[in-house]
Amino acid sequence: MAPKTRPTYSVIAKTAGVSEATVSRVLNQDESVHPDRAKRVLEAVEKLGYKKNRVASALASGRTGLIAVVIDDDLSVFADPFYGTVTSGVSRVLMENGLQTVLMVSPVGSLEGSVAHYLESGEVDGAIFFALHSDVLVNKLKKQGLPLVITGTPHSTSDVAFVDTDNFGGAYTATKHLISQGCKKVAIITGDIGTTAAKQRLDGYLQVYRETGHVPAKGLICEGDYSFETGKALTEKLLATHPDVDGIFACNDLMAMGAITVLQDRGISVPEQVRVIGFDDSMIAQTSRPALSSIRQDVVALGEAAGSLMIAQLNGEDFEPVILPTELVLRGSA
Amino acid sequence: MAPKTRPTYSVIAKTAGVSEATVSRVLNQDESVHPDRAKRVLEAVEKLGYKKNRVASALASGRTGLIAVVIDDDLSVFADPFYGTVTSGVSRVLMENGLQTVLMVSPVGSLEGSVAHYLESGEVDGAIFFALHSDVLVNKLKKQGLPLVITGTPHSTSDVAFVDTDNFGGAYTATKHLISQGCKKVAIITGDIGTTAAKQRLDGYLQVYRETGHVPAKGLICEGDYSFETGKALTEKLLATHPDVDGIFACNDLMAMGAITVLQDRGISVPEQVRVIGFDDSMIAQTSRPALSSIRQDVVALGEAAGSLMIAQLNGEDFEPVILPTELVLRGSA
DNA sequence: TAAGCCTGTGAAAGCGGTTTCTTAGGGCGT
DNA sequence: ACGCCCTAAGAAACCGCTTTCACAGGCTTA
Repeated sequence: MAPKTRPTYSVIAKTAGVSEATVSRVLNQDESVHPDRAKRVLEAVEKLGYKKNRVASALASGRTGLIAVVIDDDLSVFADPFYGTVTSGVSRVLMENGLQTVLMVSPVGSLEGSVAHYLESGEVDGAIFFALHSDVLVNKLKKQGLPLVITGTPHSTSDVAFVDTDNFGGAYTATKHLISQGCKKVAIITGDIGTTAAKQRLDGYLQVYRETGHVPAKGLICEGDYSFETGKALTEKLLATHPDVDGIFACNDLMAMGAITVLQDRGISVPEQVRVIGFDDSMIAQTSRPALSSIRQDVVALGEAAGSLMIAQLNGEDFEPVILPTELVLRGSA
Repeated sequence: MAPKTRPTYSVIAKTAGVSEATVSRVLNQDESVHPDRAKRVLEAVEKLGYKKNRVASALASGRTGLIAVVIDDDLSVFADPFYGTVTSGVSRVLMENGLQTVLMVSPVGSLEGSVAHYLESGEVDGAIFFALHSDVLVNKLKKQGLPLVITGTPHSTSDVAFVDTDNFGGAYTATKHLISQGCKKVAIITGDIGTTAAKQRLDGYLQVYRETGHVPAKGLICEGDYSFETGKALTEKLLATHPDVDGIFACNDLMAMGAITVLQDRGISVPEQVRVIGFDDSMIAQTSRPALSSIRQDVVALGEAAGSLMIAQLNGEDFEPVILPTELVLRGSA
């Protein structure tokens, strides 16, 4: 239990017979130290089982080696594997660069929340945002010079680095596919319309209609929130107003499953009578029956891209927004 | 971009007309400061938009306010909502106590990996482990006096705090239920048998057999790894050796779904011919058709319990291992 | 051979808080 | 009134590492 006091530079320096400055140089791969001295230091480090105190190091250097991953939502969203997966991608890239990931899941809301305080307290070298509902905090932090990456497209145009999935394209492809399969009346169940991703998916859907010269009938556009229950509820409402609907594009797999559940409960067969396409190509899409056709986004790649963008910024390199392609994965439901 | 230099104690002290020591006292709720002076300090803080530098604070006080959540596996496990959910529970409790969560997902393996280095570098006040495959690092850290919590039962008996789900009881209940429904030949598809949780679930299953005086036929115990694909593969193998199996207890929902998929593909109806029960009661259990009966574990509560145990340790309070109950949720599959 | 340059190294000044040690008063007892 | 104890608040040491600055000594150049 005794919090054994760990050795410090002072001890290393003494055992190696050099100054603390030299110890620091060796431990930070400063090439200018004579190999012999460096060797002595390394031996002392080895012998004493020395581990650098990162906190002290951070204070002196101004670099903490921590990057915050901020998910602007309450913790329940973590039930959706999306965030876990994307975070894992981020984490991998950061680790390769000697950085650690600090996870924060909390509604960002105001400029005064605990997230805001934390990010401004100098404890992180940068922050990566997900599911951002507002840009105010981001803009403030940006002004303070904190390296930032946004996953998803920012609401306002600014010069913040961001990476996103091609939401528009994915939605376009899904909708187009439904129509090419003969669907005459395609509905959309959107995600949380407060996010840019949901808006872009809706745009992709509308674009298809636009090209056909039609306008989707009122009621075909159902505003959802990415949850299973909402998927069910909206589908029931949809069937009430448009019993002749023959295609549904749900903006995530969970809602798509909600739709399928309701359809099957009513004896409406999928895909014979109504075709359904989801978004995410999650595990659920693969395990469901019929297996769900879905727009795949490479979630790990998304996280990795976000991580890389952060690294680039920290190195002062140039960077461009990254938009990752999507792919339609056809299974039984459409 | 200009990394605007933030105010320090020195500035606050000057504007408030007090010493830095007093500033520190006020900002750390030391009661012994005269209300008038305290007010002056607070006003200065407010006026200057001061945010405490946590790194400096950590160095001086020896407390970083960070708790590591270590998941001993590669990042792919994050596709399983379990970890995200449990982490969110941990995070909530910690935040309420002014602590932040540092997430590390990496095979812990040796004592020399980056996780080990990080935990020994003094950057965290404590660590919470998940899916631990080995106890060596834990024991080492324990010796160094780092507060630790293990989620899941430790392999070796030691005095490390842990919280766990009643795996044994859950498995027992599931198996018992299958038999009470008339199943004569119940198979189990286990999880990664390297974890104690998987072993305990297997034990619960075996206990039911033991009580009936029988021994499960060879081949009824299928060693899995929690993945959908493995669930499918093992079920096929199972059907080959035991075509008359009439009950399957899968140690997670994903594998249960794999089993159901294979069964249905062969025209074997669930639950009429084979009853299936999963474990976790995840989203998949609710969305599948037939909906999957499953053993629910309160994952968020698990995380919260782990967080609370950590807090208790940090406060030097006593603590007991926590075992959370499970519940059988009956749906269509059994 | 003297002046000018590197180069490797040590001394020391931070980084921005926390905490111990000290001291100046104020209240109280006799 | 005098001495003692207690309290509020400042001075300064310190946490452990980084980084600037200065310096000695060896080399080059004229």
